[in-house]
Amino acid sequence: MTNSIAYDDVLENFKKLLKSNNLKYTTQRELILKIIYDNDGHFTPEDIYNLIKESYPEVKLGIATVYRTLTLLEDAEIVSSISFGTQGKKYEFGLKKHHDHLVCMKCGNIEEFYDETIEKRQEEIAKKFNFEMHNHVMKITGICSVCQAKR
Amino acid sequence: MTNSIAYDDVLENFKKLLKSNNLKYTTQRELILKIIYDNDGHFTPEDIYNLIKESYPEVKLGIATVYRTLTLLEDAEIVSSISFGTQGKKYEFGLKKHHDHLVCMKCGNIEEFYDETIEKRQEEIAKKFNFEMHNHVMKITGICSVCQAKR
DNA sequence: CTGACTGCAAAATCTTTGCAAAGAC
DNA sequence: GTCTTTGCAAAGATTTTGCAGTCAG
Repeated sequence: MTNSIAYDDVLENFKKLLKSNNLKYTTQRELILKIIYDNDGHFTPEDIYNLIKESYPEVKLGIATVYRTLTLLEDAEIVSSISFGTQGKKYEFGLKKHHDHLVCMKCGNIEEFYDETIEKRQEEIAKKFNFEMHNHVMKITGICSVCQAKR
Repeated sequence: MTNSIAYDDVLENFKKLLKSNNLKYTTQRELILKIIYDNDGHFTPEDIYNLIKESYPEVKLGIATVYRTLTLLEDAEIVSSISFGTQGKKYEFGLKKHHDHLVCMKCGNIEEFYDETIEKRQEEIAKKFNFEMHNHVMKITGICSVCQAKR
């Protein structure tokens, strides 16, 4: 699933958001956003930390800042996360079209899909329960085609 | 959602499972299963630990045993879990009819639902991706009707 | 008896926090 | 300059592990 929004727009948006909340625009915050955008995938906070250390070794960065920034970005709905129990969370760029996940138990790879029927039903169900839906995640776990072939 | 399977059957099954894996039937293991069955809800390992301490103060029990047993029960698909990121997991009795969850962000309460349309679509999607589906979870987060009324 | 199970406490993970120094505006 | 942010290390929270004693079969 490719990002249809240009990075410049995302960045502009983020800067505005920071300004309007009296927050500062810093190199670290920009890089964290950029790495998630550029690599279009699903990353743990540590993944993101390592990617930045690797791609921008000149920048000072602590893991705490990654966590702090991810929280910030998630609150702003610029990134979204998917949870793996004790094994933490993975983050992805959140401004693409809503979608759900197929998670491989073997290789950990994540495929994305979007299904109109499911989306519609979710809304109907929430309505039926008089539940104010803010978000929804669907995760199918199993063995991906690649890992099946390996057996 | 009420348990349609009698506890005796569940226990019988569990005992067989233990035997066939060369594992021992212990008071702690039985109680953990029983508490989850009896209370029909969603519990953290600590909840379960406390419930047992309260209901059966005479039994010796450590939190580690609760974790170990829950892993055991989950592997055996007798209980299933739903993940809450950093805030850990909640476990529920897993031998009821498959269902999905509506999770309230305010009060943490969980409602269950089952939708045939969604179940069917999930299978179709897995098939389309040539993905061997082992499990699937769907979680709708938002504000439940009770909490909406409070505002 | 023998090997599995248990509680305890220590270790391991992942995440958050306190604080002094650095940086944005 | 002022106030926020940062990195670091320490603290937290949750879960796992090592081990000696205990218990089931």
